[in-house]
Amino acid sequence: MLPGMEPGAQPRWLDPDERETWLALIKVLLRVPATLDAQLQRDAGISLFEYLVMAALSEAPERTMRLSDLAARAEGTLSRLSQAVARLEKRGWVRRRPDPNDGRATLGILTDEGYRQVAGGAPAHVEAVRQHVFDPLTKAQQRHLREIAERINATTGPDRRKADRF
Amino acid sequence: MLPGMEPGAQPRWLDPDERETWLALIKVLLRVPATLDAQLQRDAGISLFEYLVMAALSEAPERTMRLSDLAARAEGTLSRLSQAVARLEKRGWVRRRPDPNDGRATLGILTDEGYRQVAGGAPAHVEAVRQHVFDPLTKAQQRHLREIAERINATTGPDRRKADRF
DNA sequence: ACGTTTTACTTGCATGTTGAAGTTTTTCGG
DNA sequence: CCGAAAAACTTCAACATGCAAGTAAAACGT
Repeated sequence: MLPGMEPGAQPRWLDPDERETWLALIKVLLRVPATLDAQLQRDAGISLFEYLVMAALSEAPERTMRLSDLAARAEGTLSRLSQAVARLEKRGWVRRRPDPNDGRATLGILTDEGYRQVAGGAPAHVEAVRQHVFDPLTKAQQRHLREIAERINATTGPDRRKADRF
Repeated sequence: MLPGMEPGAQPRWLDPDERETWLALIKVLLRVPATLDAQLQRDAGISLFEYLVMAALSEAPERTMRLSDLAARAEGTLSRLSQAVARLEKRGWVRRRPDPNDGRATLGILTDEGYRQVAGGAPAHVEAVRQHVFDPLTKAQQRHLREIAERINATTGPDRRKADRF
């Protein structure tokens, strides 16, 4: 029972228009990340999540970031991040170092080899993003998309995440 | 290195506008499914994927579908679906039956109890969809969103799974 | 100053997912 | 028709993830 049918109930069902929108959106929501994941896995041997982590580091001052900031940036739990960093560390692309300013914190640092890895993989990734997201849209649609996404992000803010959250 | 910097390369980098759009979009792509997943897990004890499977069945004639069609509808691999159906079968919400018309195929059938489960969970799910997607948008934006999503789906079509390198 | 909370991770376990076989049934080319 | 290829699953082993605990260091309240 996808939202949008079944009368006789009090909840605000989706009307036919909203329903169509929702069906189209959920496809995007599930397909685009899967597509990018597949592309990265194939061309660079890493997951989208791992790419986001390294990409964030590559843009940070000193290519360094606190793990909790990294987790937020990559939209994942700290637990997930911790294990992702462990994997990247084994591959020699990231290393850990205790934060001198806060004994609780750990810093993740992108190594030179890690930087090369991201830099090497980025072009193909960008191309995939273009191909699957930007190219099919008009300039006006790209503008709309940005506004829509920002609006949604404003409400879907950092609420969820049961554990790792306190 | 998120798309949008580093000159001196031949690939078409994202310009600052595109970059902002992409950053906003990827947040949506990662957060919205996670949010809905959490909501369903919490309120109904099932994953988004399982919900999509049961929802698809609930709308099908005889509440019955071939597993491969189900997999396509829920945007997952057959392997994933097979195991999801196994779980739902254990809970008594779905049962399997060989397709009389094709000895290779298996049909998935939503039981009465399964139907009650979906019907019971749907209102809260719809409410979550509204809250996180539709409510923050104007009517015009909802219209745009639909067009955008349809456009993207048209290209990101079923190429998925497996390389297309040569 | 000191006990309590909060923050920042790490780790172990149960579970879910992927990818590569393996099985059975259909379909297709000749 | 017949043998080869494809389609529709199922299963198994690696691997990734979420959740619940556990540890350690700062912050906080009195």
